Amino acid sequence: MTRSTYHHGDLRRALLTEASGLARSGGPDAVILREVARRLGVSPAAMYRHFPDRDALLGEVARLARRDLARRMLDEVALVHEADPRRRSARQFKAIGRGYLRFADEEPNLLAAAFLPIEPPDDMAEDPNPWNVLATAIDELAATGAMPLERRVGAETIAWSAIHGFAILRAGRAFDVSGERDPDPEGVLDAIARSLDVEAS
Amino acid sequence: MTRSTYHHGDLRRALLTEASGLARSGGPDAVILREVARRLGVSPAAMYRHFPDRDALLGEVARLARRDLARRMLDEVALVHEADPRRRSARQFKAIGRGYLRFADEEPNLLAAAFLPIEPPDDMAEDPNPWNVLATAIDELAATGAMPLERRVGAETIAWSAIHGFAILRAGRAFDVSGERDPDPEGVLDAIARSLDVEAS
DNA sequence: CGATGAAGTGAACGATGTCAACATACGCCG
DNA sequence: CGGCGTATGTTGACATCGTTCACTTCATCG
Repeated sequence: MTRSTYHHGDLRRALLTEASGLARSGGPDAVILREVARRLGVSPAAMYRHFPDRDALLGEVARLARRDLARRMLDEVALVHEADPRRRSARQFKAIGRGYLRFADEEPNLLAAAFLPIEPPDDMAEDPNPWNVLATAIDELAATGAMPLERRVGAETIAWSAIHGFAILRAGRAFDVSGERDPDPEGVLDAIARSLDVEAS
Repeated sequence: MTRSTYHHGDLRRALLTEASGLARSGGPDAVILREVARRLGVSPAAMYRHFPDRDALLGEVARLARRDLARRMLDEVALVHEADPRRRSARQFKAIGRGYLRFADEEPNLLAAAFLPIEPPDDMAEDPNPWNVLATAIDELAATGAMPLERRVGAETIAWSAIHGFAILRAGRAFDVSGERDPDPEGVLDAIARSLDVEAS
């Protein structure tokens, strides 16, 4: 990497990668600037040539995490095989939720990093973007008639809130001792579909 | 307070109050031990006679915040006047959600502090406890027949996830630039009721 | 070339959480 | 009432962190 050249070559990307690694294994608070620099064999101050401050770095980490989440959702969608358009759109919709929950299970710390209240994702132009993935699926639901049109407005908000809340609370072990037995993810997905009057698939 | 007596008298409570104040105005990260001590005119190390470390203090702050949240929910429930039991239970159920969202609007930082993934709320014996408040309301829904019995299992999880997710995302301004117009809280409450097949009120 | 600016360094500053050794005063027991 | 143990605070220190500033290094291009 740094092969004894004074300049690093592609430090910005390296910083981002290393920071994401730390976030992945220890959550946002584990993103220690000095640790990132240490691992790259670079001085702590070097980072300031590429990011204004720590929050900016965290913001980029969040962006990457959101991209990964969106990809995970799309992975799950790709598994759906179904000829009938209505049923397909309904099953894809639930697949999206499933992908979200899988991601939350596999990378709880990244999920936490993805939605830090640091910077609202002002530009939604990230590669695959969770919101857009969901919106597209819902459009499809409406188009195929699997969901009544009068449910279309605000549908993303409702679906997103429910999945996100479940994923976050679950990652925070909030259900562990809430007196409730281990909640069933598929049941939650069904409930979300029901809340939008999506026909059973 | 500190009336020039070497001993403080009730430092533990004072620490907690001050820490909650900081959390209220700046979120969990704003709870700086040295700042708390400073405001109480006490040495930074004094706190360690009452809490093992910062996380323990934050844990107590979270507990208090959850208690406040539960109270806010109950406040809203108290506003419901309705003779017919079925309709009443349904309206109370929605009132709980409304209270949750109002709390999120009024005290977004406390909400963030309330559900830190620091310590699972191991004992649910907090005074009024959000989970129990919700569970009670759902019991009532089932008892009055406003909700079909086959929806009873996991109902708290579903309702909680949806409200919490909405509140958190909204507090984090996640909806601001998501391409969606400002989401309507009542619409979300309706959707949650629908997801549990709660009859219209 | 030779200079100009981008990229990285080194040493410092102030702030933070935490700890060990010490000081004080409350309350209990004789 | 008098002494004493112990709960409670204090002092001063440490390691670490984010950030800044003055300084070097190096690649590029006129």
